[in-house]
Amino acid sequence: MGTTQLETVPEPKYWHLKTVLSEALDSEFAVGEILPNERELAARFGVARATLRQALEQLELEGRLQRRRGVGTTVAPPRVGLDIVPAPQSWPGGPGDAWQTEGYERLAPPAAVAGLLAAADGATVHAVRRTRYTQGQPVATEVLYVPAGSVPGVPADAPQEAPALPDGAAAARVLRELHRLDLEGQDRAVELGSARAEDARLLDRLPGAPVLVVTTRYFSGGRTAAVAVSTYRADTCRLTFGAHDVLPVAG
Amino acid sequence: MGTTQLETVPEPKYWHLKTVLSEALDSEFAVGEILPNERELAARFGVARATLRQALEQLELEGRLQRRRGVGTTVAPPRVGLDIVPAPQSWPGGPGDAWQTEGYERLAPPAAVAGLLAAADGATVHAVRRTRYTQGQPVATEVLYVPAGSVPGVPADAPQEAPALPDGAAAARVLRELHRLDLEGQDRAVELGSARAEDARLLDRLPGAPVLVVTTRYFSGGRTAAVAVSTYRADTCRLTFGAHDVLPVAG
DNA sequence: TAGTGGTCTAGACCACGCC
DNA sequence: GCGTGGTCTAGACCACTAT
Repeated sequence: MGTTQLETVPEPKYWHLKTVLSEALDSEFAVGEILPNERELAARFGVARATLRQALEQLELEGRLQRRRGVGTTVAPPRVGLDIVPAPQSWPGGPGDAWQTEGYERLAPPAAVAGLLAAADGATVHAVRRTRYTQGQPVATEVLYVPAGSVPGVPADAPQEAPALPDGAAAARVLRELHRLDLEGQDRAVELGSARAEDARLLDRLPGAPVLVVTTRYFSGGRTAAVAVSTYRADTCRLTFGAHDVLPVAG
Repeated sequence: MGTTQLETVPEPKYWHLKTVLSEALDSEFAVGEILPNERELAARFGVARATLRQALEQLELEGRLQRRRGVGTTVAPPRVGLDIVPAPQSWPGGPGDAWQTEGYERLAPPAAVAGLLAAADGATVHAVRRTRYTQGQPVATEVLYVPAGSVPGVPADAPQEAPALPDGAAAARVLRELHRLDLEGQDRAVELGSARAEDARLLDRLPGAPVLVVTTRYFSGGRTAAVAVSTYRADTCRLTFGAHDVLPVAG
Protein backbone atom coordinates (compact mmCIF):
# COMPACT_ATOMS: atom_id res chain seq x y z
CA MET A 1 0.00 0.00 0.00
CA GLY A 2 2.54 2.54 1.13
CA THR A 3 4.41 3.76 -1.94
CA THR A 4 7.36 4.92 0.08
CA GLN A 5 9.73 2.46 -1.53
CA LEU A 6 13.06 3.66 -2.80
CA GLU A 7 13.19 4.75 -6.41
CA THR A 8 13.64 1.56 -8.34
CA VAL A 9 13.69 3.50 -11.57
CA PRO A 10 15.24 6.93 -11.05
CA GLU A 11 13.04 9.59 -12.56
CA PRO A 12 14.62 12.12 -14.90
CA LYS A 13 16.13 15.16 -13.24
CA TYR A 14 13.88 17.59 -15.06
CA TRP A 15 10.83 15.70 -13.89
CA HIS A 16 11.91 15.81 -10.31
CA LEU A 17 12.85 19.46 -10.71
CA LYS A 18 9.42 20.21 -12.07
CA THR A 19 7.80 18.63 -9.03
CA VAL A 20 10.00 20.53 -6.64
CA LEU A 21 9.41 23.82 -8.42
CA SER A 22 5.70 23.16 -8.59
CA GLU A 23 5.52 22.71 -4.86
CA ALA A 24 7.60 25.80 -4.31
CA LEU A 25 5.20 27.76 -6.50
CA ASP A 26 2.30 26.63 -4.36
CA SER A 27 3.88 27.51 -1.08
CA GLU A 28 6.44 30.22 -1.58
CA PHE A 29 5.38 32.41 -4.45
CA ALA A 30 2.49 34.72 -5.17
CA VAL A 31 0.86 35.16 -8.57
CA GLY A 32 2.82 37.63 -10.66
CA GLU A 33 5.97 37.27 -8.65
CA ILE A 34 9.25 37.04 -10.58
CA LEU A 35 11.35 33.92 -10.12
CA PRO A 36 15.14 34.02 -9.97
CA ASN A 37 16.61 33.90 -13.46
CA GLU A 38 17.37 30.65 -15.21
CA ARG A 39 21.14 30.69 -14.66
CA GLU A 40 20.62 31.34 -10.98
CA LEU A 41 18.00 28.62 -10.61
CA ALA A 42 20.11 26.11 -12.51
CA ALA A 43 23.06 26.82 -10.25
CA ARG A 44 20.90 26.59 -7.16
CA PHE A 45 19.65 23.13 -8.16
CA GLY A 46 23.00 22.00 -9.48
CA VAL A 47 21.85 21.23 -13.01
CA ALA A 48 22.63 22.55 -16.46
CA ARG A 49 20.54 25.40 -17.68
CA ALA A 50 19.04 23.23 -20.43
CA THR A 51 17.78 20.78 -17.86
CA LEU A 52 16.22 23.50 -15.78
CA ARG A 53 14.59 24.90 -18.90
CA GLN A 54 13.01 21.53 -19.61
CA ALA A 55 11.29 21.72 -16.23
CA LEU A 56 10.22 25.33 -16.77
CA GLU A 57 8.80 24.45 -20.18
CA GLN A 58 6.56 21.83 -18.62
CA LEU A 59 5.35 24.22 -15.98
CA GLU A 60 4.65 26.85 -18.60
CA LEU A 61 2.71 24.28 -20.63
CA GLU A 62 0.60 23.59 -17.58
CA GLY A 63 -0.11 27.26 -17.16
CA ARG A 64 1.83 27.62 -13.94
CA LEU A 65 4.50 29.96 -15.27
CA GLN A 66 4.84 32.67 -17.82
CA ARG A 67 8.19 33.43 -19.41
CA ARG A 68 9.00 36.59 -21.32
CA ARG A 69 12.27 37.28 -23.02
CA GLY A 70 14.06 40.28 -21.64
CA VAL A 71 11.81 40.32 -18.60
CA GLY A 72 11.89 37.10 -16.66
CA THR A 73 9.78 34.21 -15.46
CA THR A 74 6.67 35.02 -13.47
CA VAL A 75 4.08 32.97 -11.64
CA ALA A 76 0.98 32.74 -13.81
CA PRO A 77 -2.54 33.32 -12.53
CA PRO A 78 -5.00 30.41 -12.77
CA ARG A 79 -6.24 29.77 -16.27
CA VAL A 80 -9.26 31.73 -17.38
CA GLY A 81 -12.32 29.75 -18.35
CA LEU A 82 -13.69 30.81 -21.72
CA ASP A 83 -17.10 29.68 -22.81
CA ILE A 84 -17.04 28.21 -26.30
CA VAL A 85 -20.79 27.87 -26.61
CA PRO A 86 -22.39 31.28 -26.10
CA ALA A 87 -25.78 30.03 -27.25
CA PRO A 88 -26.91 26.52 -28.22
CA GLN A 89 -27.08 27.34 -31.90
CA SER A 90 -25.92 30.66 -33.21
CA TRP A 91 -23.93 32.21 -36.01
CA PRO A 92 -20.69 33.96 -35.22
CA GLY A 93 -21.19 37.64 -34.49
CA GLY A 94 -24.53 36.98 -32.85
CA PRO A 95 -25.66 38.11 -29.39
CA GLY A 96 -23.35 37.13 -26.58
CA ASP A 97 -20.49 36.65 -28.98
CA ALA A 98 -17.20 37.55 -27.34
CA TRP A 99 -15.28 38.22 -30.53
CA GLN A 100 -14.14 41.43 -32.13
CA THR A 101 -13.80 41.72 -35.87
CA GLU A 102 -10.34 42.79 -36.93
CA GLY A 103 -9.92 42.19 -40.60
CA TYR A 104 -11.23 40.89 -43.85
CA GLU A 105 -9.62 39.17 -46.76
CA ARG A 106 -10.58 37.20 -49.77
CA LEU A 107 -8.41 34.16 -50.15
CA ALA A 108 -8.08 30.54 -51.08
CA PRO A 109 -8.62 28.60 -47.86
CA PRO A 110 -6.01 26.19 -46.47
CA ALA A 111 -6.43 22.64 -47.72
CA ALA A 112 -7.97 21.32 -44.51
CA VAL A 113 -10.64 24.02 -44.54
CA ALA A 114 -11.27 23.63 -48.25
CA GLY A 115 -12.00 19.99 -47.53
CA LEU A 116 -14.56 20.87 -44.87
CA LEU A 117 -16.22 23.37 -47.16
CA ALA A 118 -16.14 20.98 -50.10
CA ALA A 119 -14.73 23.92 -52.02
CA ALA A 120 -13.15 23.58 -55.40
CA ASP A 121 -9.38 23.87 -55.53
CA GLY A 122 -8.32 27.45 -55.96
CA ALA A 123 -11.76 28.87 -55.23
CA THR A 124 -11.57 31.84 -52.91
CA VAL A 125 -13.76 32.49 -49.90
CA HIS A 126 -14.52 35.38 -47.59
CA ALA A 127 -12.19 35.28 -44.58
CA VAL A 128 -13.05 37.34 -41.53
CA ARG A 129 -10.36 37.58 -38.89
CA ARG A 130 -11.53 38.09 -35.35
CA THR A 131 -9.89 38.27 -31.95
CA ARG A 132 -11.16 37.42 -28.52
CA TYR A 133 -10.08 39.48 -25.54
CA THR A 134 -10.33 38.80 -21.85
CA GLN A 135 -9.35 41.42 -19.35
CA GLY A 136 -7.78 43.45 -22.11
CA GLN A 137 -5.53 40.60 -23.22
CA PRO A 138 -5.95 38.79 -26.53
CA VAL A 139 -6.58 35.13 -25.76
CA ALA A 140 -7.63 33.79 -29.13
CA THR A 141 -7.66 34.59 -32.80
CA GLU A 142 -10.05 33.21 -35.33
CA VAL A 143 -10.52 33.06 -39.04
CA LEU A 144 -14.05 32.57 -40.25
CA TYR A 145 -14.20 31.10 -43.72
CA VAL A 146 -17.37 31.72 -45.69
CA PRO A 147 -17.76 30.50 -49.26
CA ALA A 148 -19.12 33.13 -51.63
CA GLY A 149 -22.08 30.89 -52.28
CA SER A 150 -23.22 31.09 -48.67
CA VAL A 151 -23.60 34.85 -48.73
CA PRO A 152 -24.65 35.92 -52.20
CA GLY A 153 -25.53 39.35 -50.83
CA VAL A 154 -21.86 40.18 -50.36
CA PRO A 155 -20.04 41.50 -53.42
CA ALA A 156 -17.92 38.67 -54.70
CA ASP A 157 -14.55 39.01 -56.35
CA ALA A 158 -15.24 42.23 -58.10
CA PRO A 159 -13.49 42.73 -61.39
CA GLN A 160 -10.25 44.44 -60.49
CA GLU A 161 -11.42 47.91 -61.37
CA ALA A 162 -14.14 47.95 -58.72
CA PRO A 163 -12.54 47.66 -55.28
CA ALA A 164 -15.77 46.42 -53.73
CA LEU A 165 -16.03 47.38 -50.07
CA PRO A 166 -13.53 48.57 -47.49
CA ASP A 167 -12.46 45.67 -45.31
CA GLY A 168 -14.41 46.61 -42.21
CA ALA A 169 -17.60 46.97 -44.19
CA ALA A 170 -17.05 43.71 -46.01
CA ALA A 171 -16.55 41.81 -42.77
CA ALA A 172 -19.71 43.29 -41.29
CA ARG A 173 -21.59 42.47 -44.46
CA VAL A 174 -20.49 38.85 -44.41
CA LEU A 175 -21.66 38.42 -40.82
CA ARG A 176 -24.97 40.18 -41.52
CA GLU A 177 -25.69 38.02 -44.51
CA LEU A 178 -24.79 34.88 -42.57
CA HIS A 179 -27.37 35.76 -39.93
CA ARG A 180 -30.04 35.69 -42.60
CA LEU A 181 -29.43 32.00 -43.18
CA ASP A 182 -31.21 29.28 -41.34
CA LEU A 183 -28.66 27.65 -39.03
CA GLU A 184 -29.41 23.94 -39.07
CA GLY A 185 -26.66 22.72 -36.83
CA GLN A 186 -23.10 23.06 -35.81
CA ASP A 187 -20.14 20.97 -34.92
CA ARG A 188 -16.99 21.49 -32.95
CA ALA A 189 -13.62 19.83 -32.65
CA VAL A 190 -10.77 20.68 -30.31
CA GLU A 191 -7.18 19.68 -30.83
CA LEU A 192 -3.68 20.70 -29.88
CA GLY A 193 -1.67 22.75 -32.32
CA SER A 194 1.24 25.12 -32.41
CA ALA A 195 0.83 28.78 -33.18
CA ARG A 196 1.71 29.87 -36.68
CA ALA A 197 3.81 33.00 -36.92
CA GLU A 198 0.92 35.39 -37.38
CA ASP A 199 -1.28 33.90 -34.67
CA ALA A 200 1.67 33.90 -32.31
CA ARG A 201 2.22 37.58 -32.89
CA LEU A 202 -1.42 38.42 -32.25
CA LEU A 203 -1.44 36.33 -29.09
CA ASP A 204 1.81 37.82 -27.82
CA ARG A 205 3.57 34.46 -27.91
CA LEU A 206 6.48 32.98 -29.79
CA PRO A 207 5.85 30.99 -32.96
CA GLY A 208 5.21 27.37 -32.13
CA ALA A 209 3.61 28.13 -28.78
CA PRO A 210 1.02 25.50 -27.87
CA VAL A 211 -2.53 26.44 -28.76
CA LEU A 212 -5.93 24.82 -28.61
CA VAL A 213 -7.50 24.86 -32.03
CA VAL A 214 -11.28 24.83 -32.14
CA THR A 215 -12.81 24.09 -35.51
CA THR A 216 -16.49 24.94 -35.83
CA ARG A 217 -18.63 23.94 -38.77
CA TYR A 218 -21.90 25.77 -39.40
CA PHE A 219 -24.52 23.91 -41.39
CA SER A 220 -27.23 25.50 -43.45
CA GLY A 221 -29.19 24.36 -46.46
CA GLY A 222 -27.78 20.87 -46.14
CA ARG A 223 -24.22 22.00 -46.58
CA THR A 224 -21.37 23.49 -44.60
CA ALA A 225 -22.12 27.18 -44.87
CA ALA A 226 -19.10 28.38 -42.91
CA VAL A 227 -16.10 27.15 -40.96
CA ALA A 228 -14.42 28.96 -38.10
CA VAL A 229 -10.91 28.05 -36.95
CA SER A 230 -10.21 29.53 -33.54
CA THR A 231 -6.80 29.45 -31.94
CA TYR A 232 -6.65 29.77 -28.16
CA ARG A 233 -3.54 30.23 -26.03
CA ALA A 234 -3.17 26.84 -24.39
CA ASP A 235 -1.09 28.14 -21.50
CA THR A 236 -3.63 30.61 -20.18
CA CYS A 237 -6.99 29.26 -21.32
CA ARG A 238 -9.45 26.62 -20.24
CA LEU A 239 -12.27 26.06 -22.72
CA THR A 240 -15.68 25.50 -21.20
CA PHE A 241 -18.71 23.98 -22.84
CA GLY A 242 -22.14 24.74 -21.50
CA ALA A 243 -20.87 26.10 -18.22
CA HIS A 244 -23.46 25.52 -15.56
CA ASP A 245 -21.99 27.95 -13.04
CA VAL A 246 -23.10 26.21 -9.93
CA LEU A 247 -19.88 26.31 -8.02
CA PRO A 248 -16.84 28.51 -8.03
CA VAL A 249 -13.68 26.73 -9.05
CA ALA A 250 -11.89 26.26 -5.80
CA GLY A 251 -8.83 24.26 -4.85
CA MET B 1 0.53 43.97 -49.97
CA GLY B 2 2.80 41.26 -51.29
CA THR B 3 4.57 39.65 -48.35
CA THR B 4 7.42 38.48 -50.51
CA GLN B 5 9.95 40.71 -48.81
CA LEU B 6 13.27 39.30 -47.74
CA GLU B 7 13.49 37.94 -44.24
CA THR B 8 14.02 40.99 -42.11
CA VAL B 9 14.11 38.81 -39.03
CA PRO B 10 15.68 35.41 -39.70
CA GLU B 11 13.53 32.65 -38.32
CA PRO B 12 15.03 30.12 -35.94
CA LYS B 13 16.65 27.10 -37.54
CA TYR B 14 14.36 24.65 -35.82
CA TRP B 15 11.35 26.51 -37.12
CA HIS B 16 12.62 26.41 -40.66
CA LEU B 17 13.56 22.77 -40.22
CA LYS B 18 10.08 21.99 -39.03
CA THR B 19 8.61 23.55 -42.13
CA VAL B 20 10.96 21.68 -44.42
CA LEU B 21 10.30 18.38 -42.69
CA SER B 22 6.59 19.00 -42.68
CA GLU B 23 6.59 19.45 -46.42
CA ALA B 24 8.73 16.38 -46.88
CA LEU B 25 6.24 14.40 -44.81
CA ASP B 26 3.44 15.50 -47.08
CA SER B 27 5.20 14.63 -50.28
CA GLU B 28 7.78 11.94 -49.67
CA PHE B 29 6.57 9.74 -46.86
CA ALA B 30 3.67 7.41 -46.27
CA VAL B 31 1.87 6.94 -42.98
CA GLY B 32 3.76 4.49 -40.78
CA GLU B 33 7.00 4.89 -42.64
CA ILE B 34 10.15 5.17 -40.55
CA LEU B 35 12.25 8.30 -40.88
CA PRO B 36 16.03 8.22 -40.83
CA ASN B 37 17.32 8.35 -37.29
CA GLU B 38 17.97 11.62 -35.50
CA ARG B 39 21.76 11.60 -35.87
CA GLU B 40 21.43 10.94 -39.55
CA LEU B 41 18.81 13.64 -40.06
CA ALA B 42 20.80 16.17 -38.06
CA ALA B 43 23.87 15.49 -40.17
CA ARG B 44 21.86 15.70 -43.35
CA PHE B 45 20.53 19.14 -42.44
CA GLY B 46 23.79 20.31 -40.94
CA VAL B 47 22.47 21.06 -37.48
CA ALA B 48 23.08 19.74 -34.00
CA ARG B 49 20.95 16.88 -32.88
CA ALA B 50 19.31 19.03 -30.21
CA THR B 51 18.16 21.48 -32.85
CA LEU B 52 16.72 18.75 -34.99
CA ARG B 53 14.95 17.35 -31.97
CA GLN B 54 13.31 20.70 -31.34
CA ALA B 55 11.77 20.50 -34.78
CA LEU B 56 10.70 16.87 -34.30
CA GLU B 57 9.11 17.74 -30.96
CA GLN B 58 6.92 20.33 -32.62
CA LEU B 59 5.86 17.94 -35.33
CA GLU B 60 5.05 15.30 -32.74
CA LEU B 61 3.01 17.85 -30.80
CA GLU B 62 1.05 18.53 -33.96
CA GLY B 63 0.39 14.85 -34.43
CA ARG B 64 2.50 14.51 -37.55
CA LEU B 65 5.13 12.19 -36.09
CA GLN B 66 5.35 9.48 -33.54
CA ARG B 67 8.63 8.76 -31.77
CA ARG B 68 9.36 5.63 -29.81
CA ARG B 69 12.53 4.94 -27.92
CA GLY B 70 14.35 1.91 -29.17
CA VAL B 71 12.30 1.90 -32.35
CA GLY B 72 12.46 5.11 -34.29
CA THR B 73 10.42 7.97 -35.63
CA THR B 74 7.43 7.15 -37.78
CA VAL B 75 4.92 9.17 -39.74
CA ALA B 76 1.72 9.39 -37.73
CA PRO B 77 -1.73 8.76 -39.18
CA PRO B 78 -4.23 11.64 -39.07
CA ARG B 79 -5.65 12.26 -35.63
CA VAL B 80 -8.67 10.24 -34.67
CA GLY B 81 -11.81 12.20 -33.86
CA LEU B 82 -13.35 11.11 -30.57
CA ASP B 83 -16.82 12.20 -29.66
CA ILE B 84 -16.96 13.66 -26.18
CA VAL B 85 -20.73 13.96 -26.07
CA PRO B 86 -22.24 10.52 -26.67
CA ALA B 87 -25.70 11.74 -25.72
CA PRO B 88 -26.92 15.22 -24.81
CA GLN B 89 -27.29 14.42 -21.12
CA SER B 90 -26.16 11.11 -19.75
CA TRP B 91 -24.30 9.58 -16.86
CA PRO B 92 -20.99 7.85 -17.49
CA GLY B 93 -21.42 4.20 -18.24
CA GLY B 94 -24.67 4.81 -20.06
CA PRO B 95 -25.58 3.65 -23.56
CA GLY B 96 -23.14 4.66 -26.25
CA ASP B 97 -20.42 5.18 -23.70
CA ALA B 98 -17.02 4.33 -25.16
CA TRP B 99 -15.29 3.66 -21.85
CA GLN B 100 -14.17 0.47 -20.22
CA THR B 101 -14.05 0.18 -16.46
CA GLU B 102 -10.64 -0.86 -15.21
CA GLY B 103 -10.42 -0.20 -11.54
CA TYR B 104 -11.92 1.07 -8.36
CA GLU B 105 -10.47 2.80 -5.36
CA ARG B 106 -11.63 4.76 -2.41
CA LEU B 107 -9.51 7.82 -1.91
CA ALA B 108 -9.29 11.46 -0.96
CA PRO B 109 -9.67 13.37 -4.23
CA PRO B 110 -7.03 15.81 -5.47
CA ALA B 111 -7.56 19.36 -4.23
CA ALA B 112 -8.94 20.65 -7.53
CA VAL B 113 -11.57 17.92 -7.65
CA ALA B 114 -12.41 18.29 -3.97
CA GLY B 115 -13.16 21.93 -4.71
CA LEU B 116 -15.55 21.03 -7.52
CA LEU B 117 -17.30 18.48 -5.32
CA ALA B 118 -17.42 20.88 -2.38
CA ALA B 119 -16.05 17.97 -0.40
CA ALA B 120 -14.65 18.36 3.06
CA ASP B 121 -10.90 18.10 3.40
CA GLY B 122 -9.83 14.55 3.88
CA ALA B 123 -13.20 13.08 2.96
CA THR B 124 -12.85 10.11 0.67
CA VAL B 125 -14.87 9.42 -2.46
CA HIS B 126 -15.46 6.52 -4.80
CA ALA B 127 -12.97 6.65 -7.67
CA VAL B 128 -13.64 4.59 -10.77
CA ARG B 129 -10.83 4.38 -13.26
CA ARG B 130 -11.79 3.85 -16.86
CA THR B 131 -9.98 3.69 -20.16
CA ARG B 132 -11.09 4.54 -23.64
CA TYR B 133 -9.83 2.50 -26.57
CA THR B 134 -9.89 3.17 -30.28
CA GLN B 135 -8.75 0.56 -32.72
CA GLY B 136 -7.31 -1.43 -29.88
CA GLN B 137 -5.15 1.43 -28.67
CA PRO B 138 -5.76 3.23 -25.37
CA VAL B 139 -6.39 6.88 -26.17
CA ALA B 140 -7.64 8.20 -22.87
CA THR B 141 -7.84 7.38 -19.20
CA GLU B 142 -10.38 8.73 -16.80
CA VAL B 143 -11.04 8.88 -13.11
CA LEU B 144 -14.65 9.32 -12.09
CA TYR B 145 -14.98 10.81 -8.62
CA VAL B 146 -18.26 10.14 -6.83
CA PRO B 147 -18.85 11.35 -3.29
CA ALA B 148 -20.29 8.71 -1.01
CA GLY B 149 -23.33 10.92 -0.49
CA SER B 150 -24.28 10.69 -4.18
CA VAL B 151 -24.61 6.92 -4.15
CA PRO B 152 -25.85 5.83 -0.72
CA GLY B 153 -26.61 2.41 -2.14
CA VAL B 154 -22.89 1.63 -2.44
CA PRO B 155 -21.23 0.35 0.72
CA ALA B 156 -19.24 3.22 2.12
CA ASP B 157 -15.96 2.94 3.94
CA ALA B 158 -16.66 -0.29 5.64
CA PRO B 159 -15.12 -0.73 9.02
CA GLN B 160 -11.81 -2.38 8.29
CA GLU B 161 -12.94 -5.85 9.13
CA ALA B 162 -15.54 -5.98 6.33
CA PRO B 163 -13.75 -5.69 3.00
CA ALA B 164 -16.94 -4.56 1.28
CA LEU B 165 -16.97 -5.52 -2.38
CA PRO B 166 -14.33 -6.66 -4.80
CA ASP B 167 -13.16 -3.74 -6.94
CA GLY B 168 -14.94 -4.71 -10.13
CA ALA B 169 -18.23 -5.11 -8.34
CA ALA B 170 -17.81 -1.84 -6.50
CA ALA B 171 -17.17 0.06 -9.71
CA ALA B 172 -20.23 -1.44 -11.36
CA ARG B 173 -22.29 -0.66 -8.30
CA VAL B 174 -21.23 2.98 -8.29
CA LEU B 175 -22.21 3.39 -11.93
CA ARG B 176 -25.51 1.61 -11.43
CA GLU B 177 -26.43 3.75 -8.47
CA LEU B 178 -25.46 6.88 -10.35
CA HIS B 179 -27.89 5.99 -13.13
CA ARG B 180 -30.70 6.03 -10.62
CA LEU B 181 -30.17 9.71 -9.99
CA ASP B 182 -31.90 12.41 -11.93
CA LEU B 183 -29.25 14.08 -14.09
CA GLU B 184 -30.03 17.78 -14.07
CA GLY B 185 -27.18 19.03 -16.16
CA GLN B 186 -23.55 18.74 -17.02
CA ASP B 187 -20.59 20.84 -17.71
CA ARG B 188 -17.32 20.39 -19.54
CA ALA B 189 -13.97 22.08 -19.65
CA VAL B 190 -10.99 21.27 -21.85
CA GLU B 191 -7.45 22.31 -21.14
CA LEU B 192 -3.88 21.34 -21.90
CA GLY B 193 -1.98 19.32 -19.35
CA SER B 194 0.94 16.99 -19.10
CA ALA B 195 0.56 13.31 -18.38
CA ARG B 196 1.25 12.23 -14.84
CA ALA B 197 3.37 9.13 -14.49
CA GLU B 198 0.48 6.71 -14.17
CA ASP B 199 -1.58 8.16 -17.00
CA ALA B 200 1.50 8.21 -19.19
CA ARG B 201 2.06 4.54 -18.58
CA LEU B 202 -1.52 3.64 -19.42
CA LEU B 203 -1.40 5.74 -22.57
CA ASP B 204 1.92 4.31 -23.67
CA ARG B 205 3.62 7.68 -23.49
CA LEU B 206 6.42 9.20 -21.47
CA PRO B 207 5.60 11.17 -18.34
CA GLY B 208 4.96 14.78 -19.20
CA ALA B 209 3.54 14.01 -22.62
CA PRO B 210 0.97 16.61 -23.67
CA VAL B 211 -2.62 15.62 -22.96
CA LEU B 212 -6.02 17.19 -23.29
CA VAL B 213 -7.76 17.13 -19.96
CA VAL B 214 -11.55 17.11 -20.04
CA THR B 215 -13.26 17.84 -16.75
CA THR B 216 -16.95 16.94 -16.64
CA ARG B 217 -19.25 17.90 -13.81
CA TYR B 218 -22.51 16.04 -13.35
CA PHE B 219 -25.28 17.86 -11.50
CA SER B 220 -28.06 16.25 -9.58
CA GLY B 221 -30.18 17.35 -6.68
CA GLY B 222 -28.82 20.88 -6.92
CA ARG B 223 -25.26 19.79 -6.31
CA THR B 224 -22.31 18.31 -8.12
CA ALA B 225 -23.00 14.61 -7.91
CA ALA B 226 -19.86 13.46 -9.70
CA VAL B 227 -16.79 14.73 -11.49
CA ALA B 228 -14.93 12.95 -14.27
CA VAL B 229 -11.38 13.90 -15.22
CA SER B 230 -10.49 12.43 -18.60
CA THR B 231 -7.00 12.54 -20.02
CA TYR B 232 -6.65 12.22 -23.79
CA ARG B 233 -3.42 11.83 -25.74
CA ALA B 234 -3.01 15.22 -27.36
CA ASP B 235 -0.78 13.95 -30.13
CA THR B 236 -3.21 11.44 -31.58
CA CYS B 237 -6.65 12.74 -30.61
CA ARG B 238 -9.08 15.35 -31.83
CA LEU B 239 -12.02 15.87 -29.50
CA THR B 240 -15.37 16.40 -31.19
CA PHE B 241 -18.49 17.90 -29.72
CA GLY B 242 -21.83 17.08 -31.24
CA ALA B 243 -20.36 15.74 -34.45
CA HIS B 244 -22.78 16.27 -37.25
CA ASP B 245 -21.16 13.88 -39.70
CA VAL B 246 -22.12 15.58 -42.88
CA LEU B 247 -18.82 15.49 -44.64
CA PRO B 248 -15.75 13.34 -44.45
CA VAL B 249 -12.70 15.20 -43.25
CA ALA B 250 -10.74 15.67 -46.39
CA GLY B 251 -7.65 17.69 -47.19
C1' DT C 1 23.94 48.99 -21.51
C1' DA C 2 22.86 45.28 -18.51
C1' DG C 3 20.13 41.43 -17.78
C1' DT C 4 16.64 38.31 -19.30
C1' DG C 5 14.97 34.28 -21.84
C1' DG C 6 15.66 31.99 -26.70
C1' DT C 7 18.62 29.44 -29.83
C1' DC C 8 22.36 26.44 -30.91
C1' DT C 9 26.42 23.44 -30.52
C1' DA C 10 29.13 19.04 -29.86
C1' DG C 11 29.67 16.15 -27.26
C1' DA C 12 28.36 12.08 -23.45
C1' DC C 13 25.74 8.54 -21.37
C1' DC C 14 21.26 6.07 -20.42
C1' DA C 15 16.85 3.28 -21.13
C1' DC C 16 14.45 0.71 -24.17
C1' DG C 17 13.04 -2.53 -28.12
C1' DC C 18 14.45 -5.81 -31.13
C1' DC C 19 17.28 -9.43 -33.01
C1' DG D 1 24.56 -6.58 -28.52
C1' DC D 2 23.18 -2.94 -31.33
C1' DG D 3 20.50 0.86 -32.76
C1' DT D 4 16.96 3.89 -31.38
C1' DG D 5 15.21 7.94 -29.00
C1' DG D 6 15.65 10.28 -24.12
C1' DT D 7 18.44 12.84 -20.85
C1' DC D 8 22.10 15.85 -19.57
C1' DT D 9 26.16 18.88 -19.76
C1' DA D 10 28.88 23.33 -20.30
C1' DG D 11 29.50 26.23 -22.84
C1' DA D 12 28.43 30.30 -26.75
C1' DC D 13 25.86 33.81 -28.92
C1' DC D 14 21.39 36.23 -30.12
C1' DA D 15 16.97 38.99 -29.45
C1' DC D 16 14.46 41.43 -26.57
C1' DT D 17 13.15 44.61 -22.58
C1' DA D 18 13.89 47.88 -19.34
C1' DT D 19 16.69 51.55 -17.49
